[in-house]
Amino acid sequence: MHQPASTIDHVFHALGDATRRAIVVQLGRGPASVSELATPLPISLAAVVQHVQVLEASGLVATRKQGRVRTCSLIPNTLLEAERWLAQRRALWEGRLERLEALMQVRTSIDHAATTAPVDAATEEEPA
Amino acid sequence: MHQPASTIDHVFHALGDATRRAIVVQLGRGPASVSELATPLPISLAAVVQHVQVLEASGLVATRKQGRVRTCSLIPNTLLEAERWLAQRRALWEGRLERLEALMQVRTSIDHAATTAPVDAATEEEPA
DNA sequence: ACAAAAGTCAAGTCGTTACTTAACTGTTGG
DNA sequence: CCAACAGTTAAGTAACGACTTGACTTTTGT
Repeated sequence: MHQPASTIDHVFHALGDATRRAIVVQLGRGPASVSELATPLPISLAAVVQHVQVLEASGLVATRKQGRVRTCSLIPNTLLEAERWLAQRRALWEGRLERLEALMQVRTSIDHAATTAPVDAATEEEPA
Repeated sequence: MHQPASTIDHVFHALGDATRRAIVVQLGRGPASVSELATPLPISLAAVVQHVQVLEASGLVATRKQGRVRTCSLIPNTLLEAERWLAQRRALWEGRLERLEALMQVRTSIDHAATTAPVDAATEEEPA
């Protein structure tokens, strides 16, 4: 699994780098030129340009060039997509938990009633 | 910026790999052993073990070993932390947008009233 | 017109990381 | 007891990714 695939792949790969996240943080405060982004960073301008390219390819930032200055800004919707990806995994897992806890409730309240009874909901092998 | 720093750094770095995300997806459906995680993947068991170690170090998954089988499960709270990081960037940005739009409203409704008036809110240099 | 500013592009270096194979440790069913 | 199972560890390889330097282009202020 060494090749990039979906958009979400690009997004998370882009966010996987600390410098790029620093750039995202900065852009959260508002649009900025490449040089402005570079100023607080301990790397060369050229390196920042490369990071911006990665961020742009991932759909996390948009850039527009006017004259000699390229202005970068966040695309919040892509942030949202990443959020949703995470939220979905979490929701699935927490859904499972809830079902398990519900099952525990039933088990402990009925308890001795039916030890061999088919309490088979939500353990393994979901239908789809 | 080549060294890992905060927890969030570990988390996003872990999520930056497609194979690891596939594992997270799988674990979203419920706990699984290392072998179970490995089955659908086109890589060796040893490689999967390494990925699991990265995920565990990042705080995204917890593992427990019973007998010879190590069972892995998601830690939803870490997912939530990552979600919040993204949500915060987005909120900041969208807050800016709202303020800008509000400003536009004012500008276009008042319009010619005071071209030289100090409408200086939310443009540059936030206090803290 | 010219120099500085703001990027861009192309190589090339170097550390990191994903992966493999192979040898090894514990565990479990028969 | 022993064979298969589940995983672990170590060492090595190959590719990737972050970064640098240097040469070049375009724009802008004076």
